[in-house]
This record gives sequence, C-alpha cells and structure tokens, in this order.
Amino acid sequence: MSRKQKATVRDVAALAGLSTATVSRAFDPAFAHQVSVESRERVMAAAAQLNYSINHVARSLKTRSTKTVAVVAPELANDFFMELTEAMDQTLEKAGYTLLVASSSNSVEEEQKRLALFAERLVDGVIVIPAGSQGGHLEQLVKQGMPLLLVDRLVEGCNLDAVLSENEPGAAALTNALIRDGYKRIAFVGGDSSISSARERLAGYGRAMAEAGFPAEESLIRLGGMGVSDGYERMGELLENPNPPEALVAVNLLVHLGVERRLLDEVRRGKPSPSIAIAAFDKTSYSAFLPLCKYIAVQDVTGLGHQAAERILQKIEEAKKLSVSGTVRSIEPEIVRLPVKIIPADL
Amino acid sequence: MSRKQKATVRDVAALAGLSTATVSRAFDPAFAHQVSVESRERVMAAAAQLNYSINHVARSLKTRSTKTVAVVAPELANDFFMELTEAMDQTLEKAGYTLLVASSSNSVEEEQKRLALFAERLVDGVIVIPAGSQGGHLEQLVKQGMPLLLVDRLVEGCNLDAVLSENEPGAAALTNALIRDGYKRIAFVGGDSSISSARERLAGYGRAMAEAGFPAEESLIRLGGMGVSDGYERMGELLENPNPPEALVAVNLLVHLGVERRLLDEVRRGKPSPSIAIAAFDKTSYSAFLPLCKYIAVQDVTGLGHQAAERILQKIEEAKKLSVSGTVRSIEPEIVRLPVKIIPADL
DNA sequence: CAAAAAAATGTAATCGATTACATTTTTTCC
DNA sequence: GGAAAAAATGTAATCGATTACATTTTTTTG
Repeated sequence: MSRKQKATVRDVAALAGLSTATVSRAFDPAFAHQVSVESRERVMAAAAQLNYSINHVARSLKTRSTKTVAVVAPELANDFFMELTEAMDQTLEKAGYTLLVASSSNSVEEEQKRLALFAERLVDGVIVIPAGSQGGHLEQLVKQGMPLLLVDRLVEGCNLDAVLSENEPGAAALTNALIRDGYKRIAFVGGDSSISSARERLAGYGRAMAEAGFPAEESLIRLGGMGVSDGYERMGELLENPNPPEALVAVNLLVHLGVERRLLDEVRRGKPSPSIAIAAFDKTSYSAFLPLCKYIAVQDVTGLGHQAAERILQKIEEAKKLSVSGTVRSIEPEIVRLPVKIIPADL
Repeated sequence: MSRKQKATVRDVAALAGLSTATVSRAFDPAFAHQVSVESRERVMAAAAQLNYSINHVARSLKTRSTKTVAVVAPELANDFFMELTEAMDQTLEKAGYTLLVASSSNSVEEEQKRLALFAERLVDGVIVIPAGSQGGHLEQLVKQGMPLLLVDRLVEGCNLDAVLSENEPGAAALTNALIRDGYKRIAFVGGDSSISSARERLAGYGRAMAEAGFPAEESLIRLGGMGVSDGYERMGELLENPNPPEALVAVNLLVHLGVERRLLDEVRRGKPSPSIAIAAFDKTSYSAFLPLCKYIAVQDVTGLGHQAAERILQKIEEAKKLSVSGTVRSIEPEIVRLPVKIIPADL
C-alpha cells in the first residue's frame, strides 16, 4: 500500500487538468450547471481515481453551514422522544442534513450546556424538547440568529415557534370517554406544572369535568413528575384517600405504567384492589399488558417529527437570507398543533 | 444593537494587545501553561468583552479532529440501545466529545450509508451496533484509519474490536433456572442468525439443555426476528405444535413481549391457554406486567456503554499517534465481555 | 464577419484557528 | 554582571474548499 494522504480539490484539479474552481463547482449541485458536461466527467473520473471525497469541515468553514441539526431531548431512553427523533431524522436526511442528538437529562441547566456546545459547533439549527419552563437561554440563541424550534412542549412567556399535539382537546376527549362510560369520580395523575403538555392536559381534564357538571375535587388531582416512579407515588397517595376514584386520566405512558404498577403491588400484598379504569396518553407495544387501561390518546408522532423537521429546514433557509439583510423577529410565535386520536385500549 | 459580526481570534488579539498565537494558546488547555498569567487574563477579558467563542469548524480544519463520535444503532426507539447510548454519551461528554446518533433502520445498506456520511463529516470515531452479519464496509473504514468499535453485537469473520455481554453463559443460566424449577420441554424463541448476540444466546440454551440431558427437539427452536411481531409469530407456531412447550427462553425483551401478547390474545379468543413459564433477556419498567415471566437476564448496560466510550477514546488517541508513524493492525480483535445477571422476575 | 452576449473556466483571496519556527523577554546561576 | 537556559510571545504559512472577479472561449445575431 502506498502513502494514504487524502486527496484534495487541488489533486483532483491537477489530474483532471482543470482549476480548483471548476472542480468545486462540479461537486456543488447548485453550481454544477455552470460546468460543461465534458469537464464534469473529467472531474468525476479524476475524483474516482483518487478516491476523493469532499472535506466537509473545510466546506463548512467557508460556507458557514454544517448541514447539521441538533436535537435536545429530556432523555434518550424514551420511546416517545426517539420515535419523534427518528421521524425528524428521516426528513432531515432527505434534505442532506445530519442529526446530532443529546440528552438534557431532564435538567434545564444541562439543556443550556448542551445547546451552548452545539452552538459552538455551529449546527445550522436546533430542535428542542424543553426540559422545563425556563427559556431565557433559548431566546438568547434565537436572538443570536440561531434557527430554533420547540417540539412536544412549549415554553410559556417565550416567543418561540413550536410543533405540538392538541393536548387540551386530547385530554378532554379522554376524560369524556370515561365520563360516557359512567365514571364520575375521575382523578388526574402526574405531570409537572413546568411542562406545557402536562398543564394543557390537566386543563383539558378540568374542562371536561366541569362541562359534565362534576365538582372539582382537589384531592383527585395528583400532580408531580412524568416518570414511572412518579405515577407509582401519586397512585399511592390516591389510595390513601378514604374515597378513592373510580377512574383516572394519566398524563402519559410512564405515569400510567407507575399507576398500574402500584395497583398490581397492592394486589400482590393482599390489599383490597379498588378496580380503577384508566385513560392515558401514548400507546406502545406493551399497552396491551396494562390491564386497567380503557382509552389511549395517540399522538401523531410521525407527523410531529416531519412537521418539525420541515419547519426547521424552512427556518434555516430564512436565516440564510436574513443574515444578508437585517434580522427581524415576528411578534407572534408560530405554533402548529396536530390532533390526537382517542382509541379504546383493547385494540 | 450594533453590527453582529462574530469576533475572531484576531479581534481578541487586537483588543488584548497580543498576537493571535497567544490568544489561541490561552484557549487551549494543553498550551495554556505556556502563556503568562497576565496575558491569559488579558485574553480572557478581551474575549469576554467581545463575546468571543471559538469557532470549532476552523479548529477542526487545522487540527483534523472534530471532537465528535458517531453512534449507529439499528433503531433509536429502543430502550436498550438508547440506554447504551446515554451511558456512552456521559463518558464521552466528560472527555469533551459530542455524540452524533443515527439509525441504520436494521439495514446493513443504511448502516453503510450513514457511516459513509459520518466519515465524510470527519467524526473522530464510530461506535456501531451492527445491523447484520456483513462487515466489509466496517473493515474498510478501519483500514482507512477510522477508530471503530462494535457494541452489543459482533460481526463474525471481521477483525473488529467489540464490547459485549456474556450472552452464551447468560442464556445458559436462564435456561438452567427453568430446568431447576422442573421444566423439561423448554423452547427457544426469536433471534436472527445474522445477529451474534442471538446466536450466542441460542448456543447457551442449547448447551444447558444438552448438559441437562434433554434431547434436542428441533420443533422447540423457533428462530426469526428480534421484534414484537416476531415473538408473536413464533409463539403462534409453537402453539400449533401438538405438544407445546412448558417453558421458553426468549431472545430479548421485544420477542418476549410478542410471545406474551400472543398468549394473551389466545386467552382473549377463548382458546385454552397453556401455562408457559418464560425466561428472557432484558429488564424494563414494564417487565412486572408480563405475567408469565419468571427469570430475567439483566445486562450491564451502563457498564457496556462506559467501556465502549472509554475504548473508543483510547482508539482515537492511538490513531492520533499512529497517523504519524505507520498504521499497524493487530491480528486478533480485542473483545471485552461483561457478565449478565439472572434475577427472578417478581422483583 | 464583427460585435455583443453568454458560457466556461481560471486566479487568488478568504473562512478562523493552529503551530512550526523565530524572536524577544525573563530567569537562573556562577 | 553577563552568558546560558527557560519562558513568553510573535510572524506567517497552513488546513481544504469556496467564490468574487477576471479572463478566455463559445455562441448568438444584426
């Protein structure tokens, strides 16, 4: 084997008997039409012979574009977030972009750190599933001209575009499904007030209950957390209630899981098991094994992902143009909402 | 607001009254000791005043290192792969590296495409959970000097380093646990022969059965697939057996899920439900809801991730040195195996 | 056919940080 | 104090591709 020095445009240009400019143009689809067919063929032949491949770092330095989009999610080991990410990845890949993924570990500080790192690495845009309700660092980034989009959750008080599910109507529909089945004392379990989707779902539940004429019962609303252990805890609290609910709405899949787990454990410990009907957000392959589940609110995960990807690409385009003229931010954030489908759990 | 032109080393140097070399050195921990305290302070002050942050693209062009590691997993929406990825991310972040994640969609071709893209983007190293049993493209990359490591699965016939679980002993232990409980007719469900971990687990099962003196029964081994639907299908096949098994070992969590789902559906359809004991790989938060599960083989996911991250960092270091002298590949691939723990499912 | 327009190609500066090498400043120590 | 060593700093080339601008070649057209 001979020396393995990587070939550059210069080498290709020399071998093809053309200039670096022509080589470069031949490789850029946007300029390729400026190159004669013959030249392009010569360039490609030379490139193939030298096993040349473009150096994206050099290109990025000159073009100020890395063709890279970062996603920051509260956690990676979460099917919902990753299905979302996969959907975004699909669309972005088609557009020639590569995805960077990072976890904010459910912490706003970590989120900020990761974003700072990405900004330094000069990603072309970022898609954030926010970890909390603070968004100063996000607005900062936008002010610096970074294309940024929220998905799944929004940050209130911040002028940031977002792609979201119709959480309020979805939760209301879930609650109504239970009401239609004759349940009256319906609880709401899980969710942090710092997370917009949780707030919206609680609001939907509240509205449905009010519209049905059921008194708001403080003790039936058990907020706190979005994870399995949180559902477990909250359910425990509900069971201490002398008059436990007949049914409940769980803010998401993990809380739902925790709730059922708690009820299962009660039975295992020989405690009397109140039979409770559950309606919850999010479906997975193991939904069928959660015995108390009656209704599921299914989000259009793929739709959210595709929408988000398309919108960030659009913003990246806009940013490119705006960097020439002055930057102007619209006053109103653009928010896209995708509908949620209610299905019976026994499907 | 004034013009928003990003500051460069030159600007900082000018403001600090020093040269770009000194500024650059002040920002590189490896050279910082060569800069007087006073100069460093002046540099930092100037940088702060100008809101300077280093341009990593330019740095990468010069240093030929992007401080980036790519992970290619068969899919993203998979808790096992993502827990692995989170673990790697933790270790890599501490070392100042950023993680790129991509899905190969369980396809070797897609895997190759993604890797090619990453190689072009000049990542410093790649960690691959291979999608299949072909590894030509991986060896190719290694030959070109790319630090590369396999995790969770290896590619036979390829000289590639890997970090893996002790699948064979784990599966044998799982099988033995069932045998100790008195089960005799034990099936093995799921797994592709193109996936090393599946092959190894099957081998472990086979050994345990043989050591127990049980005849190898062809019809009890139902291979094919690693997903929920595969488990569902295979279980269906087992049920067609006039003499179905008393117990079974599932190759992984998803297959396990499919198996239980099938049995659940049989019951729902009013069919007689043979009571089957299950032992399977991988634990999650919903394991407790899989009613037939008796034993679980728990992999040290965090350990695998940390090991993998450390080894890839090490390889990146080596590669840096080797790029000076000539590249030498050891003949024997280095393979690290981490033990698997068997736990009863009712925990 | 000559002049003008269009197409193809080339020259060389540039993106922003790094670093080999050179130079200056400071410290050490007899 | 001054020679030698060590520390700090500076100069300028470089990484590899892009692209404004200039030049050459080809095509159009009156």
